[in-house]
Amino acid sequence: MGPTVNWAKCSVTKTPHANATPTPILAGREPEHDTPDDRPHGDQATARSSGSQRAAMRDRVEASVREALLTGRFIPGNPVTLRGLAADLGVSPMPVREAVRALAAAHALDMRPNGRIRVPRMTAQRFDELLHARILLEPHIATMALDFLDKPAAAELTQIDDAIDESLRTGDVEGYMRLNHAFHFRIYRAAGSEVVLPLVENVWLQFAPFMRTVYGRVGTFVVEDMHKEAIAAIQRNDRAALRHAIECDIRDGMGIIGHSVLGAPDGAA
Amino acid sequence: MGPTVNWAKCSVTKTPHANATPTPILAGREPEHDTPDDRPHGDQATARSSGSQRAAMRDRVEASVREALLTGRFIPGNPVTLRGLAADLGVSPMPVREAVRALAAAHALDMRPNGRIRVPRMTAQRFDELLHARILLEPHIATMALDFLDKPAAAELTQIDDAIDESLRTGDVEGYMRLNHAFHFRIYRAAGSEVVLPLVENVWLQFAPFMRTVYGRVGTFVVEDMHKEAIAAIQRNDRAALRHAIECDIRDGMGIIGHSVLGAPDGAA
DNA sequence: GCCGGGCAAATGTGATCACAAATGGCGGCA
DNA sequence: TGCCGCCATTTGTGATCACATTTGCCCGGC
Repeated sequence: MGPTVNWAKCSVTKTPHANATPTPILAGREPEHDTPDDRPHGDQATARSSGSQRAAMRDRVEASVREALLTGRFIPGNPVTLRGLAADLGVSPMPVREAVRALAAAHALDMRPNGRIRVPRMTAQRFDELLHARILLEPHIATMALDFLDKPAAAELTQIDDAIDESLRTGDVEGYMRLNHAFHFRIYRAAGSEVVLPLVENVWLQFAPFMRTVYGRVGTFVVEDMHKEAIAAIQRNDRAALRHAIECDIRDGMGIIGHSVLGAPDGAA
Repeated sequence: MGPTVNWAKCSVTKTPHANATPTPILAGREPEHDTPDDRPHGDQATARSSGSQRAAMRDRVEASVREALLTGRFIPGNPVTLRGLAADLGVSPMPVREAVRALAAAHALDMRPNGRIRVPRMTAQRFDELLHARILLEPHIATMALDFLDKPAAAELTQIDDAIDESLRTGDVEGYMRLNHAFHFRIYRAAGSEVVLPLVENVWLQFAPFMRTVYGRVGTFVVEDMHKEAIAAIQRNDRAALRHAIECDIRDGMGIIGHSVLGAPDGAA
């Protein structure tokens, strides 16, 4: 697929290079469109390409940034600029401003007192809290979802988990992050929750960039998840087992790795 | 104090009337400023009155809307318009747009598919979920906070609770809502949490408008809180008692009233 | 009297401009 | 050679404009 944006260092300079990052941010878009002058004043018709409904562009921008955060394409501590993001996405800074504002409200981005925006850094205390919040929320919503998870759902989860194993074998960190998110939220979404699910999403948006840096440092081969136990619990319709599997998955996946890194003298990363 | 804005029905029409709502939204502001033409093009210096730092106006707007939501000055189902809010607050629609966007990201406001914005309606399912989320999060953060709550804090809480009793006696619903929020968050804020506290804030932003309508319908004299038990638990440094008091306060305060109203045939309000 | 079409007003959205603050680099001075 | 102050650039923010869509209302026809 075509060249695209390196989100890890993106938006700090308007680098015109097309580097090795393989994943397009905005589906079906031509990223290296170096003629922004073809949008003279009010020509948002070019941007509203797929003829969808209202507010498509802003939501596309927000979805792109959310996915970039969840897959770890934003590095904690890196600056994020409205104009840079807008240039990368081929839109004016306006929809980016709103999307960033929405993410910042969820503490997924950090609007610093000097006005600049950056990907939040992780601290030991914040990591502890995120861990506790996950343990509080996710076993709860998983048990809520159990009633709606049937055999086809379990098959879907098995399929995702196989892909996770594959991405772990090949060392595809970004793919692992996306698939791990897909696995958990395939379960959680089944709960049909309008309240708890967004809370869980917020927590994920906050810890995902940090987890990516952890995986980049220690590698993905250390990942030991409880996905197969969770699938088995779903197949047996075993509430306690599912709750236990989710909680252990969170503890094993985040707890040891996170603390080992945050305990290092280089501290917040 | 001066005339101000009726947030309950605000922004649906640019009503120039100064009605009976007693609370100013933006402290130290002249609400009925009918000459917006004194801000010709880029004169944001007049708005940046108190000479504070960057992004003051947008944060003031968001804080105003948040407080209005928490005290129930927004009625569920009512429309909210950018231009209306902007006119009420004396600013251009731009900072309102961002503030509303941030609140909408937290599901505190509802951006409907047709583009319009309104205060979210309550449903039985959503109420159940909000109740569960509160019971999940608030006892947790309260016990986290217990270590930081000393005798002066307990005295502060007693003072707030006395004011709550007073507002219940006089039937001041808005004052009760504000004081009840102050009571709970005086406890929760002590936990020093950067993650769970915003989650709790989000949940409160979602259920507060509905609770206001409940109180407006059934009156505040039915309120039976567990504040005194919570204060006693803090004074005895009794974790289990504090956790139990908070959970019962949530259940008693929301559960019965909410379900009785939502169970009524008029349904979602 | 009721319903439907059509027009005016309202509303959110994206783009662009102007501006203040902050950043970063460059040169001069000790 | 090292440090400090100044200036160009960057960056977020608010305002305003243009526009698509939707809403609401009025009027004419049945």
